[in-house]
Amino acid sequence: MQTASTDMSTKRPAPNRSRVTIADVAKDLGVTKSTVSRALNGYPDIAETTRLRISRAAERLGYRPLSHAQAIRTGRVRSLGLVLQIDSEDSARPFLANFIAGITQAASAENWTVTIATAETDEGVRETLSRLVDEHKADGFILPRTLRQDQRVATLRAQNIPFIMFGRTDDPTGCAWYDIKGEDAMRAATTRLASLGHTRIAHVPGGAEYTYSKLRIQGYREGLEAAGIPFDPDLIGAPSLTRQSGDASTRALLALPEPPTAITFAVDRAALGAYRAAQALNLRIGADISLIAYDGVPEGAYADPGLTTFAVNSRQAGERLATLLIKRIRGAAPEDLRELAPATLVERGSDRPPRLTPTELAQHLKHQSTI
Amino acid sequence: MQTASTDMSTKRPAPNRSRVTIADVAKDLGVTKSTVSRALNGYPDIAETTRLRISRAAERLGYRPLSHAQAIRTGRVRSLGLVLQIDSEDSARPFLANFIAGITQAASAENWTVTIATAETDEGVRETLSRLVDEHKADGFILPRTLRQDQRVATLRAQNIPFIMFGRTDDPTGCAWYDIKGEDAMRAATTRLASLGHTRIAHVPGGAEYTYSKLRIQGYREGLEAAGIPFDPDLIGAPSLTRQSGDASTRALLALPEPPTAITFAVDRAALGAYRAAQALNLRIGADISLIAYDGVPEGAYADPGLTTFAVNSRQAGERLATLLIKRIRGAAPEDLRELAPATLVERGSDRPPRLTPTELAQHLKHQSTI
DNA sequence: GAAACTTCCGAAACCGGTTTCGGCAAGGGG
DNA sequence: CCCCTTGCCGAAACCGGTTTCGGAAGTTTC
Repeated sequence: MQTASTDMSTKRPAPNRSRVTIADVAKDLGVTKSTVSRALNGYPDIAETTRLRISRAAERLGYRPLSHAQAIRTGRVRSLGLVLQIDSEDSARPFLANFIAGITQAASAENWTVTIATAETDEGVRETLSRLVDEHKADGFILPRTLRQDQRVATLRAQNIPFIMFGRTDDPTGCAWYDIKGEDAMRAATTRLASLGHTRIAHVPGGAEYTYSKLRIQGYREGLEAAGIPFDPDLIGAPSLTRQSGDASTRALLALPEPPTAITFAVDRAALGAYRAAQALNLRIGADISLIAYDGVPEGAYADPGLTTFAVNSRQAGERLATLLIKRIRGAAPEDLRELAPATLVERGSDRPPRLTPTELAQHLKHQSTI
Repeated sequence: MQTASTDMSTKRPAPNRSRVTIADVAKDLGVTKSTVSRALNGYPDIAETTRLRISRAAERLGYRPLSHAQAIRTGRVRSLGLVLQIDSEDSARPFLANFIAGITQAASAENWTVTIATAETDEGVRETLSRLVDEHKADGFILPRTLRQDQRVATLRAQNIPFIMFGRTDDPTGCAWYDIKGEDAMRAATTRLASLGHTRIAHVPGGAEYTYSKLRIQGYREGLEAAGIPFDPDLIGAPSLTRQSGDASTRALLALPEPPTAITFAVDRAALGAYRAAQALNLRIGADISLIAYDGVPEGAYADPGLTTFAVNSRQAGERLATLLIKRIRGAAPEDLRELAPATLVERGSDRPPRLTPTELAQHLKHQSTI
C-alpha cells in the first residue's frame, strides 16, 4: 500500500492517484460500463434521456476517458505524428514555432494531441517514422517538405496509414495535401517585375528534389510568357537554399554577358545571399538589381532595403494540415482533402524599376571587376 | 531483414496482416504471455536461457509492444510532455527547432516519444497542461521559461506529477531543473567590459517575473563588485524582451546625466533594439557605446557590428532536460536532478574599449539632440 | 530421508476501456 | 390474442499487455 507522505525526496515513482474511471460513472448511475461507453460515444441504441443522464454524470464526476485505454480496443490513439528534419544548416527556422502552434491548436480543438520527433538525415526521418508507425504512436502523419518522389509517402501509402503532405508530389495517388501556391507567387513576381520595366528576369530555384521547385519554376515561366518575354535557360540560376549558395548563384547570373536586372528567388534565404553579392559588386538593391523572393522569413524585414517577398502563413498551414489529417483518419477520401492557399505579397524595397539596361549593367559590372 | 514468408515450419500460414502481439511470440515458443512479458521486462524469476530464447524470438518475429497497451496496466505511456507558449510577439524563435531536436533525440534514445502542445497565454498553458495531465498523455513534463513563482510548478507538484524545469524558481522544493548559468555570463560580461576600461556599465534586465532576470542582475552586480565599481540603481534599465523595448530602454539609459558607455543585456533581442537607438543617436556601437548580451540568436551575427553575446546551447538543453526528466519519472529524487551549464562567449564587435568618457558621451548626446 | 527453500514458469486476474450478443419489455400488425 | 419488430440495455468477451499467485520440480538443510 502506498501512503501519501509529504516527503518529496522519496524515490517513489508513481503518482497513482485514483482517477475517475468509466466504472465509477456506471456505478454512480446504476448502469453498466457498456451503457456508459455507448452513451458517450454516440451509439444509436441508447435512449436520449439515458444519454443525457450519463453525460451529465460524467461531467459532474470529471470523467475523462484515457485515450490509451481506448486505443487498445479501437486502435486509435487520437494523436497526430510529425517527424521533422532538423539539419545543421537551416535548423534556425523561425517558421517552426508558428507551424507547430497551428498544428497543435487544430489538434487540441478536436481533443487530439501531437507526437513530435526529429531526425537529422533523410534516412533518420524514415527510421523514426517507421518506429512511430510500428508502435502506433500516432494515427496519422503530417509530412512537411515533400519531395517529388518521397519515400515517406511510398512507405505510408504501402502500409495504408493516413497522412497528409505539406506540399505536393509527383504521383498524387492516395495523397491528401495542403500547399501554398508558390507557382502563382512566382508568376506574380515575374509579372510584377516585368511591369516595372524589367526585361531580363532570372530565377534562382530551390532544390530540384522538391516539388515546389518545379512548380515555382513553372510559375516563373508562365509569368515570362504573360509578359511576352522569351524564356532564356541561362537565366535559371543554380539551385540555392542558403545565403551562401544564393550569393554564389547571384554572382553567376550577374556574370552573364547579358545579366538580369531582376531576380526571383524560390526561397528568401537565397535572396538574402544576393544582398551580399550586391554589396561585393557595388550594386544597389532596388535600383541596379531588383529582387523578389518567397517565404516571408523575418530577416527579410531587417535587410536593407527590405526584401519584397511572398509570405507563407505557416500557422494557418499547420492548422489546416491537422484539420485535414484528422478528417483523413476518420475516413475521408484523400482526393477530397487537397487544399491550396495563396502566398501574400509583402512589398518592401527590393523591387523597383531598373536603373540600368542589362547592357549597362554588364558595363557597370565589368568596370567594377577591373577596379 | 525479416523473413516471415520463407519459413516453411510456421504453424500458421496466416497472412499475418495485423501486428505481432505478445501472444504470437508466446505461441511461437510454446510458453505463456506472462513468461514473455516478464522475460522482456527483466523480471528476476526468468531463467537466463529462457530470457535469451524469448528475446531472440521477439526480435525474429519483429515484436514491438504497444506502449499504450502497456500503459493501461503500468500507467506509463513512455512519453514526455511539452507545452510551449507561443505568443504573437516572439513567435519567431529560431532556438525552438534545436531545443525540440534535443528533447526528441534524448527521448528517442530511450524509446520514448514527445507529446507537444502550445498555447498563447499563461492561462492557456495551464489549461492545456491540465488536459494533458488529466488524460495522462505524458508521464512527465518539461517546463520552459520558468517564472519565479510558477503556477505550473505548483500544479504539478501538488498532483505529484514528475516535471523538470528549464530554468529555476523561487521555491525549489521538489523541483528538478536544468539551467544555464546566466548569472555567470552576466558577471563575466561585466568584468570583461570593466577590464576594457568601462566604468559606467548598465544592465537591461528581462521580465521581472522570470527567475533568470533576477539571477542575471545578480551576476551583473557581482561583476561590478569584482571590478570595484559601485552599483548605481539608475543603471538598471527598464525590463526589455523585444527590440522595441530594448531601443527605448537604451535611450533612457543614455539620457542619464552620466550615461553608461557600456550596457549588458539579459536578452539579445533587447540588445538588437539598442542598435536602432544608437543609429538614431548617431553613436557607433563598439566605440561610443559597447554592448554585451545573452542568448545567441542568429540575428546577432548579422548585425553590424556583430553582437557580442553569451550563447546558449539549446539543443543540449533539450537533450539534458529529456534525459533528466526520464530519470525523474523512473524514480530519481528531484534533488539529484539539478544541472547547470555555462553559456559560451561569442566574441563579435559590439564590445570595445570606450572611446569617450561618460561625461564626453553626455556632451556628444546633448550635441546630437540639439541638431 | 523428510522438511524447507529456491528456481522457474503457468494460470488467471487485472488494467480501462469498447464491442458483440442476446434478452426483456413495449409497440404494432394481423 | 399472438407474433414479430423495435428500442434499450445488461452480460460477457475482448483488446494487448502486466502482475499476482501458486505450484511443480530441483536443491539444500538437518
